Amino acid sequence: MPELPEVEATRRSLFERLVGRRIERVVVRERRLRWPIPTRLPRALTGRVVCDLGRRAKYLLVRTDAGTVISHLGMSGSFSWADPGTPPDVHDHFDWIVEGGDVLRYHDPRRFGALLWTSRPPEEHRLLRALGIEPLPTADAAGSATGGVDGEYLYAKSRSRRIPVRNLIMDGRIVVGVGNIYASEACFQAGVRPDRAAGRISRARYDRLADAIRATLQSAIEAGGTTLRDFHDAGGRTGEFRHRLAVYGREGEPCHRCGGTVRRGVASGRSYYYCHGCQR
DNA sequence: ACTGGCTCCTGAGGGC
DNA sequence: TGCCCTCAGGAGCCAG
Repeated sequence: MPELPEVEATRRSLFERLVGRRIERVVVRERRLRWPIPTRLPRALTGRVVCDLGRRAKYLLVRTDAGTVISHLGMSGSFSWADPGTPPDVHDHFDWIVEGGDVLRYHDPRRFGALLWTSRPPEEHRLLRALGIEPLPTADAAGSATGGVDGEYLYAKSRSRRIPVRNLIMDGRIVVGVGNIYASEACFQAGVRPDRAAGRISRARYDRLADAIRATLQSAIEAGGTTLRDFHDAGGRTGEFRHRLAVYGREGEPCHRCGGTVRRGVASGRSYYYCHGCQR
């Protein structure tokens, strides 16, 4: 489920209540996530103070004074604050009891999420090492915005690639954070057909696509993400970007721009949506 | 090196 | 009501 905006919504909703606090106890009810929760994690995390809560791609990075928890929400993961004593749901796989008694609870029916521990710099972890660039500019040491995806970069990465452009922008080794929803949305906003071969798209059109990726993700973050079914942030708030989706999930409905019919295609086993009239 | 396909897992929704 | 099928926001891994 969660793409970058949903992970960012989760990060922001957790930040104030988690950073600066000590983890008093860790309860693991189900270790079998995407990878088993390391047996050493509870002991490593217990007693540690959370010093920062960051994000790289769709990974949440819970930094402590002794190491970092690397967490991924997979397709169906979410965090929420529970009142102490609230009985867990079947799919509530672990709790962190924070000093003062707050319970941070992880829920994940499909168990595609992950909870890992590293005592080394997390960017050196094998899951993060080979990741592509962040799509949105980030603040540098001096506080000014730097980086983010641009047309020049996508154009260079796409030369001689025959995959659909949608798959290119969803490839985390190139640019991270763009999932199935926002890939369709960004292609629509840029007027690019998602199934067009990545290597046959001009530099000018990649400029538009990069702009569309940044704009789409940014406004989705501002809307708290997209809730299709059950996503919510740690404060229980759903993402309102669903009401702003131009094409995703709208097969057969009219295009808001040209009035044509939104179509659905399938590539790599997953649906994408586009307007035949607006996208070339 | 690229590419597409499979895989993990539960639950919701549609057709009959 | 129930049963069976398809599909769902990710992404690592593998064979060709």
